[in-house]
Amino acid sequence: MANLIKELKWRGMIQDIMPGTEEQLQKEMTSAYVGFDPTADSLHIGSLVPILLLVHLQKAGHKPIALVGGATGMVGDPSGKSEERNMLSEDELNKNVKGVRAQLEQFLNFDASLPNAAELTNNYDWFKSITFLDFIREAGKHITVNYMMAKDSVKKRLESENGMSFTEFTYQLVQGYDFYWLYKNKNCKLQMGGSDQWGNIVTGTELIRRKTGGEAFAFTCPLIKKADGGKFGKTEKGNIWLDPNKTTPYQFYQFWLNASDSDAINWIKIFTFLTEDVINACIKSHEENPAERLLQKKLAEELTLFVHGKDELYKAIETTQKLFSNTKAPVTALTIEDLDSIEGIVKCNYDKNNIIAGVDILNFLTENNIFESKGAARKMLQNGGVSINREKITDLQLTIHTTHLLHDSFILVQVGKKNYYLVKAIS
RNA sequence: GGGCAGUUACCAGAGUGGCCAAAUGGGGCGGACUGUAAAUCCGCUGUCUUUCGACUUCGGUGGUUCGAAUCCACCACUGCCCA
Repeated sequence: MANLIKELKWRGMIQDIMPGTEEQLQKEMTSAYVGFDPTADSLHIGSLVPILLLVHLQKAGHKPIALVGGATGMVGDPSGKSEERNMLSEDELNKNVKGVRAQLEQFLNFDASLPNAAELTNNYDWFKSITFLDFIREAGKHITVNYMMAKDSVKKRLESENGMSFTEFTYQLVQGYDFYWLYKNKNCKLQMGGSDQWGNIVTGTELIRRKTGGEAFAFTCPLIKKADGGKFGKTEKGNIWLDPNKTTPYQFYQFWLNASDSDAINWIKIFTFLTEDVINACIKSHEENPAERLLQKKLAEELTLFVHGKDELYKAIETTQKLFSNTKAPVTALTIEDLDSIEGIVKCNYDKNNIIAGVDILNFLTENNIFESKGAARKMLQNGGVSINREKITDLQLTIHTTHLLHDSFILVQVGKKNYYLVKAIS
């Protein structure tokens, strides 16, 4: 049996680990679970690490269980939150559970003929029938409030201005009960998760110990941070989602391609399945010629492939090449096929008659929803942030007319360096 | 139940009758430099607007005033202390 812990350690994917975990994993095929919060109808790249933990686990011959928190989602995890969370409606929650489930299914092998086939569960299934009294007698009795209050997530909130509701306070107990339930019913002996989950996870192992006398294990992975301290997975447009309808494969690919050098060195280990030798070679060659951005490209390729598949990866690379490979070349180098087949960037249709008649730049930009208002468009133009067909526009009076059309039908608009819009003139 | 302190823009935090759309820092966005990097430097950052300007904002509601983030009253919430 492959040594999972050793593998994860060199990748920098282990933050906390309970004693005995490695021995347990070496001893026998072990079932392990990770919980996913249905806070949205898609997972985002923040969830990628826990997903990868499950994938690594399965590769090492163990049995992964992905748990969707239909019940815990109704409570709200206080970990890492400075304020009470808004409760989601049940409708929303159901929709989210469905979306998250579907995504998880694509990353793990559910082939029932495998001894370590992956499994998908929803903790709502067992929580729905437990009454409040049952719960406080069965779970609550075994854990002291003192113990619960000592957790960082709780302590911080008790010290904060906003306080904490009883609901969120009980969260760790609810999650702990999940682990106990899986331990008892599915022989699940290991829980994994982000390091912010450590407190909740330990409550689970404690509950298992007190209720059954049995031993359960756990480890967590570090939360991903950027080297500059910024939030991981956020861009000006918000979260990077796994759902291609929310974040196009091109945007997804671009996100990784834009990783800084120091981030790329860490991330390549965490987010790809490349072997240690290959990665070391890549890092070495990257350091010799960082401008080549070999690591970023590898990262982007491996991940886009993993999440969106081969076809979408190729399209993303193609679009990237069209837009960035020779930014100094005149746009006319782009053929009509090139323009027509660009995928993943924002496209808009615009009435060709307006262009024939001539339209001033401010109206053009706002009518295509590239900017919300003329004021915003003007500011950006004054800052030199807008290019049309790769030419920087500084003239606020500029009129767009047919001479701006590429191949008689397209206008390529850039806001900043990286935000492309393709306007198609429709008659 | 009693006493005290507080609530300002995305966040932190100044401002305590007109010079306040509100200092400063962070964050975000844009520019220069580069490698679609980092660091650095510069600009923008309430909304709308061609400049002028107009409009909405400082927990809520009323009031005082020519004029209120700023003063008063009540309400809500939060923190600290005493019961």
